[in-house]
Amino acid sequence: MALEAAESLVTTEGYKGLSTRKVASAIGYTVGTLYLVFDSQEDLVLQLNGRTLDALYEWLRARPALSGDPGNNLRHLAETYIAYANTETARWNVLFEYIAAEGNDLPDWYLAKLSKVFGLVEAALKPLADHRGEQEIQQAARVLWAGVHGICTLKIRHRMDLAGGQTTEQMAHMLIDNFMLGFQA
Amino acid sequence: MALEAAESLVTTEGYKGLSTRKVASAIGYTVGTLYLVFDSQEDLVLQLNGRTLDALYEWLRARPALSGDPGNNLRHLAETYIAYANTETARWNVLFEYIAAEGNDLPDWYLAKLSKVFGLVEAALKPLADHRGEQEIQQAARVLWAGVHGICTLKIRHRMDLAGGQTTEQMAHMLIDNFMLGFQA
DNA sequence: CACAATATTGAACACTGTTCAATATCGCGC
DNA sequence: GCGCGATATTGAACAGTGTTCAATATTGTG
Repeated sequence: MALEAAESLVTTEGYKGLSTRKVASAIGYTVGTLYLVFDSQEDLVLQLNGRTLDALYEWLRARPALSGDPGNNLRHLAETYIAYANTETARWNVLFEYIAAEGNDLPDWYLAKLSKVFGLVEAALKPLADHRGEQEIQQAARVLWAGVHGICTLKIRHRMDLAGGQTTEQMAHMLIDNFMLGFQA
Repeated sequence: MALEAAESLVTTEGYKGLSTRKVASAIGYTVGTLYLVFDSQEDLVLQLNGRTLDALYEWLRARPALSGDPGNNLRHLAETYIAYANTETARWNVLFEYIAAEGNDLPDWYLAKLSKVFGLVEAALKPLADHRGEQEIQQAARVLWAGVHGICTLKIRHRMDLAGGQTTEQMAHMLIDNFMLGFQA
């Protein structure tokens, strides 16, 4: 209940509109009760992000590329990722605004959800380089996707509102195409 | 004075430790006075980020690559960028945590500072593809650097604490090398 | 019905951003 | 030195925030 309420709060009021009191009252409880379920607001946000990662995974999985060409698959995956960020911007933002207090690593179940998403990229990248080792493909997938993510982040946060700018999709295509060429070589 | 105080506040207490009252009292004033100088906390953060962008530019400029090889230059630039993020983590974080209220675009002077930083990447990328147009080099520089930035972000925010992970520098090298290969082709 | 185990409350504490009437300080002409 | 207008500065007030915890309410069971 609390997490559902938190989700709609974030989507309607933005990530700054999230507060423990609002979440509590949205489900007919008081703040005190919320603190019996969650250790802190950080804990609530972490669990909310867990759900968002699940939703993102399902979003990507539900929109597979039609063609079998690896290049097309990767570009389509990037477009689908960008579309999610553009559609669920507030929730997607919370995903990366949450910064664990230093030394406070992310829990394993969270990293597992992250791995699952990266797995989709690995699968799309694999047919492109059968000659490479499993580990190298995994590393390449993470590097490439971190790159696509970076483009998406800077675009959504308006750090790319510069003269002569391309669309997010065009930038992602450029990154993927050039990276693929190099990775295949 | 206020911006200097804000800087040291962020570096000592982290980005969450920044508050208008703390900044004001750090320079011997009250909150009210601070609001005669800055429109809002958002305004203060934006100006703080402007200084950080200047500092980042100087940091990169003060550490030029020794070799003339474009590949080395780009890798060195990435390493220097990563080093800044690791050294001034809190300040660097504020740079991207600040999200302008929707419709509220970043001011031109801020975008100009961003362009200046991107210019360093363009300069490093240029000798690699003289046959390409000016605009294409600019676009490639932005795409590549957004990618390096994405790697850096996910690393610092612990989104890459997965099994079989590489260092930030290794990931950046992988991205740059493969992108370069594709871009040269 | 009683009693122990849960569940829930709401007030309290120490913060936060922001505003604005009231006050203090300053520079300058006389 | 004095007065006065222009700045500069204050600090209390408002509405919110995360978090805690003694006090209360509700529940299931013997």
